[in-house]
Amino acid sequence: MHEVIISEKPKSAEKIAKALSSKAQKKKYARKINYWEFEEDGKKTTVLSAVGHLYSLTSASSSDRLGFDLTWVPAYEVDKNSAYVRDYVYAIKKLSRDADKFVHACDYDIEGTLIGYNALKYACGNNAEAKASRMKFSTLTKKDIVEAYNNMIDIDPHQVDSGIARHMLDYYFGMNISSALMKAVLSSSSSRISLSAGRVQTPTLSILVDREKEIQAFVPEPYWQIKAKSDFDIIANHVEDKIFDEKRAKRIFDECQGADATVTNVNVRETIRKPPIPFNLGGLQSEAHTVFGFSPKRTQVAAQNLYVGGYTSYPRTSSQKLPESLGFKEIFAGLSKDEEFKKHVFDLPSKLKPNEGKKEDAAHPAIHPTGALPSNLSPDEEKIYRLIVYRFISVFSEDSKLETMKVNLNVNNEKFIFSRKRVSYEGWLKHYPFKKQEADEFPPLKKGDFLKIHKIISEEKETKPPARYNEASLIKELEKRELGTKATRADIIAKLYDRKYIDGKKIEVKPLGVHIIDTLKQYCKNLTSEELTREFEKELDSLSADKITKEEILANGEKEVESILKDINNNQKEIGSKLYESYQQSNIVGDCSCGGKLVKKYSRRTKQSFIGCSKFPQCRNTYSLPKNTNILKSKCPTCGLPMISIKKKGQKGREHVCLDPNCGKDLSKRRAPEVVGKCPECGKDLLKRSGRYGDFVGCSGFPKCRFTCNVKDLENLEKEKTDSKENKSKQMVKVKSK
DNA sequence: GCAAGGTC
Repeated sequence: MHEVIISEKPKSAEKIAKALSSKAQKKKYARKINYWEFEEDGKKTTVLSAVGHLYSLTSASSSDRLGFDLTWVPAYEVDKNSAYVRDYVYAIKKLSRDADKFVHACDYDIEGTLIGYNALKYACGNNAEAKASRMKFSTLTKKDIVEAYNNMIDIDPHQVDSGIARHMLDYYFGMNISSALMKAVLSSSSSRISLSAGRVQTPTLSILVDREKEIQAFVPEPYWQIKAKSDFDIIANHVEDKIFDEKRAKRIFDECQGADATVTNVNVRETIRKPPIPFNLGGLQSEAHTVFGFSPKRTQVAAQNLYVGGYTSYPRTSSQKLPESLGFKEIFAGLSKDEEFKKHVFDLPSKLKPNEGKKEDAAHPAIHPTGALPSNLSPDEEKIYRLIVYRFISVFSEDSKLETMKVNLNVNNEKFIFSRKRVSYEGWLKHYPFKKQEADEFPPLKKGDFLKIHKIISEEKETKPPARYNEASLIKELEKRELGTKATRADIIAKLYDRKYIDGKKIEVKPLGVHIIDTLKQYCKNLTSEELTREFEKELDSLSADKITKEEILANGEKEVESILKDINNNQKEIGSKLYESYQQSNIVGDCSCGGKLVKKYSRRTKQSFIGCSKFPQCRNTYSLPKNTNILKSKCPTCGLPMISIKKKGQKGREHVCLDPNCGKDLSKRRAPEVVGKCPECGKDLLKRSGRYGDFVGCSGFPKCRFTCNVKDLENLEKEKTDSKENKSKQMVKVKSK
């Protein structure tokens, strides 16, 4: 008897094996893939692991329904980033060959069910998915695992179908509409640009576009703030704070001139600041963004590496809870082997009780150190590790106390106020070096005191538009709207940057991003809001309730997408040209001498970016952009072209130069080229110019008139004027411009 | 090449 248990990831395989038998032995397939094995009462049990989804959807190419006829293939066949999946698939194939019982032990949710189902169906084969039993657990504790093993159920076919339908629908909408948009651009401009749309990325972009439009529509309103300066560095604000009535502001300002203040009230109170709560992935990403300026993606990569190294726990969790079963004492004992951590651990209360947050996660606790001390971390990993450790320590420590002083002043019957803050008891702040501590000085004031006013200031300000999102605040917004998942949100945002829809740390939407949303709002409004996600959820719920079948859902989806595609294709040229125009707009770096715009372009042939003119092919003006070049916002004082920042070989730092490498080199010739005759083709002035291969004669009507000749030929040309007209063209030399 | 979802 041989039983094969399949788990979702290697870490769960280990926990399951150890929970089921103390004899479980760690083994290796192909010297790298871990699995566990034990034998009891003549029954051999092998615990194998997937690594998330092993199979991926792809279009069955033989079909004429290209974007709808989909099949599951091993992920590594269609995605080179999934190469690591191969060995896991092979291990499952090989080690389950002689199995006569299969157990599906992936996470108990829709994706987990599908991961295990596909592994059984395609890697184990022989209808293993039909024969398998299902373990249902919510945590990977020994108790839960044993209980799930002793009470196995059948695989829920609704869960499987929901999973398959979700994958297929996302493919239908995402892949087909993305490719329709790219085709539209190709048809109108013969340019290939990467465009995409999807159930999650498009609503995300739409949130940013809405904010962008709010900001652009914002009309700032002037207001005044009146302030009084006094001893002890006091700057007190008039109680009305923002005064929108200019006359009123002026009156207060005038009335306070020359007057001094009396202290009408002093209020000092102490408030308690509870320790912070443990990190879940979103919390860690947000804090690393504030403290280090890391993008969520960068934080996620570092946290994943720390997890794989065994130094911190599983990062893709939404939990803000730390169950006692983690063994706090052991973790702290481990951390104490580090001298620096030891000082902080030593200071903790003897009773270890974490300050937890509200959010839970069925599969994992909050992010915490394991107690194993790392070595050879990258700088990013080191920072994230320390952040996790100090957060973990401070979660267990004492409250801190903050003292606030509020002082009211009377200046000629106008009321002013100021406040000061200082930490009066450090508590957990002592163990969390990433938070700035307030340390204002409290001036020695009491009610009735007299205060000399040195100066009254009236500051004119403007109301500000709503703030732009940054990556961390956008992730929070996505969490709130339940768009994407904790594992994918950072990737989704990175994708929007990749497509050049958005830009900057304070996220700005580029014209292309705005236009994608405008276009999609017109042709498939559902895709631009959370609507589609909600629609999917509803349908998948009905599927579970047996009110609709998977086939019906897919047929509906196909019909909807087909109709969208038809609309897009009917307006292909218009959609394409508008998108391409906005794409170019996003890449404008300056003005071309021909009246067109200079645009950043990419050459597929040389695999390099360069600057070209938007009026290509009429204007063939180009500038090269060596690798590692940044285009700056400033303009060259000599010629007005954009400045660029380049890195010179063997030199430290960067140099700011004009985009035109010849700029300023020969100013006299550049500014006032010598007129040497009249153009025989259009009659305009002929100018003596200097080019890459020496001097030549060109028409001042360039680029409309492309007449050029050698300086020598100019003499012949003059002579020829008197000659017969028929011979003219023979003696001229046309030089093809580059 | 285009999605979103798992995961090393």
